[in-house]
Amino acid sequence: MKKHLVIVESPAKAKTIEKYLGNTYEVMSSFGHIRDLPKKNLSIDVKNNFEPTYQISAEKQKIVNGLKKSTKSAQDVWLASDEDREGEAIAWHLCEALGLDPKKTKRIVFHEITKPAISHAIENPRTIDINLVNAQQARRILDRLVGYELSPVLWKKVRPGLSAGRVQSVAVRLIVEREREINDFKAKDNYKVTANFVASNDEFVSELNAKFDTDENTRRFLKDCIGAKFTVSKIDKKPGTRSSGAPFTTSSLQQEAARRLGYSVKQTMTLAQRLYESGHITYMRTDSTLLSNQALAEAKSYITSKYGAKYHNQRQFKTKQSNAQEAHEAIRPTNFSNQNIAGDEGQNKLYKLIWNRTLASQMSNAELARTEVSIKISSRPELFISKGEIVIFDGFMKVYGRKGEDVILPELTLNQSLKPKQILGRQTFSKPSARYSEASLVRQLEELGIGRPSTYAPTISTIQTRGYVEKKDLEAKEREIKVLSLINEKIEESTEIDNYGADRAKLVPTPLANVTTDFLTKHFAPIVNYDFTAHAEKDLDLIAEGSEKWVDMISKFYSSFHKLVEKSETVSRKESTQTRELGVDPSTKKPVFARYGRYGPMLQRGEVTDEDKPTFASLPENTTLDNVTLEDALEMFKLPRDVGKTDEGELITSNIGRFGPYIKVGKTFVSIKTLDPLTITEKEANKLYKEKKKEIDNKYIKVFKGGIKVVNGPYGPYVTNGKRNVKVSDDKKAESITEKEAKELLLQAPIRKAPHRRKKAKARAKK
DNA sequence: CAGTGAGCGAGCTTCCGCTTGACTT
Repeated sequence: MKKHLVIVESPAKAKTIEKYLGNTYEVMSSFGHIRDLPKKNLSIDVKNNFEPTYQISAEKQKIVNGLKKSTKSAQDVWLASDEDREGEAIAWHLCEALGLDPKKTKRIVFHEITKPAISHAIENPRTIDINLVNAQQARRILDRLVGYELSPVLWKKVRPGLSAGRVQSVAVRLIVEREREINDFKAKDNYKVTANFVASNDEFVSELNAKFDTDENTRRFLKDCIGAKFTVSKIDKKPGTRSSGAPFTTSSLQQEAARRLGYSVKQTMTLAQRLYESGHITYMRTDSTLLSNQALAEAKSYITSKYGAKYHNQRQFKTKQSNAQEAHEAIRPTNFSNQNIAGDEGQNKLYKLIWNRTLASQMSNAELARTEVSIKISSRPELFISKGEIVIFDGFMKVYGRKGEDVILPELTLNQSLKPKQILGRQTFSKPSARYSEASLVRQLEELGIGRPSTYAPTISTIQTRGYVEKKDLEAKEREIKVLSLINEKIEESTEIDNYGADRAKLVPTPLANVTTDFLTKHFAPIVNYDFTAHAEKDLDLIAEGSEKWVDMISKFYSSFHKLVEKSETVSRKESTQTRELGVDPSTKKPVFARYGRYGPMLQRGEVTDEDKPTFASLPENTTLDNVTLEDALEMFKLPRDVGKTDEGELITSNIGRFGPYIKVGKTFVSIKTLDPLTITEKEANKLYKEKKKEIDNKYIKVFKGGIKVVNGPYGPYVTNGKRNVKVSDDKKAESITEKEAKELLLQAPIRKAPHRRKKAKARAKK
């Protein structure tokens, strides 16, 4: 008997759906898009109505062949890709590739993988919505035009191999601008005053409702407090509530997993993918906070039976993002009764987070009792305020959120008089905006409507691999703060060391990002504007409604965009590399420039047109192209410098290179991480050189004929012939390996494939 | 993991969004 063929996007989904549909249906998967614009060139005929040329990519050919075969033997075909722009396009591409008539082939959609949803879908087929397909084509073509016309401009004007795009260039811009904001930030200081009172043997803290701008004013306040009377002037008790957050979307899951578990967005997505494939959670790339009716009902029964009806509060959270497509449910457990799952530690932690969050979203608000006590000072108008908070009913906090650390104030009565044990006035500084983490950048992009759940993690990777952004731990800086204290009616002043600015895994822009962003914001402002995507989305909506033609939208965009591309050709290299003349070197009478070079920021002395070639030097540490001075630069031109001689009488020189400061003896380079090449002494240099020599002597455990070596590598000993590397197994002693054994090991070595080739191609490109 | 930076010109690079594995180090 011929079966009905249903095609979905995800193979994991296919398995589940097949179970629900029974054996008269065969469910197959397209593994996402099956056709796309070829990578090697633009593949858009801009002179012929932007006609795109699509191609089935090599890795999808097999899948398409399989689908074709099943199509031929099937009774009919049902296209069940996701209900969004991309899903509609996938359905249309499937028609094109499988030879189906888009006007006749059945198209079905479901937002959730539950039996009722699937039955409902099967009963209500429609045909492909070509307007929605065209909106996707417009999106695709727009992105290709921007990416493939803008990137080559950067190759010419900034550096080969760079990339620019509607999403990534804005992501980089956000990071560049945040860093500049932080650098320009001037911290303001003021004085925060706290008092420790004692009542019925309990000590509690109170904070003054005013801050002082100077230490003098703080001192005056403390002085006024000597001999003053402190009385409770107001006790305000009121109830409060706290409510749970919405179930997870991709973006909120990435943020919470980073905050609570310390995962990178990539780690989170890999773990979630495993959980999805093993059937523990629903789809992990979603922008919706909605739960299926089935999930709502299951949560209800689980919560009522486990915690009692009082804890249940059924709720559906509206998705806030305006561009959300809501093709899927929120990320939730597929079965609430699974509190734990079989899987590694990472999967378990992430699962638990999802389980807790989903359940909490269906639980009651927490109820709190809040108390605010005001304490009057007889000699001053300000008030000391103490706040207490007690959890009366924990509600959702039973499973999610901080376990409400109660702040309990002692029993106080109106007009009660209090004695301060101590009053402190502490200098505090205002803080600049925080640097972006991976997750907070995703949140910002989502807020701007830029990027999709499936691209957040790859975008974060791209901007790092292109060298625009680095993930860094930032060390704390120290500053002195003043502390004024009033104890036993005596005022004392002291200083404390305040460690500030320490931060983990934050995104920091490189000089390349600064140069590129400045270039793009100056010459391609419309593309890197924060609302470019939002405007484009409005047009895409019009196309999807059928009230605008996609070719009109693209053609309108392209005519203005392409003009910018043409105009950018006239931008001088001097401008695009941000060349700045620092002054003239008094000894050579040549001009000194700071600019962005082939390998990063650099200094140049003399012009290219000079008879003798210009000389180059690195930027001194802790300076940038914007703030480096002529004096700084002249110091750098003292390099390379003769440091002295080794014990064997060889010359030692010092310099700064691509990988930082180094000393050089013959052909041996030694990094000097903390020392300054301008001041390093002969003695220091010799010590480092000897250590390096020892390391080199230890590197080769054995050297055989024909270039075969046993090498002490960073991951343990390995055998190499220069082409292939084989790890020496742990049970073997590297020192005892014979030439014969080494040869045998090399024969077993795997041939390095694609990633290796790619690396080589990159290396070639650099040259 | 190697110590540059001009300019010449070969041939290369590049986008965003859907999906999974197969790569290593």
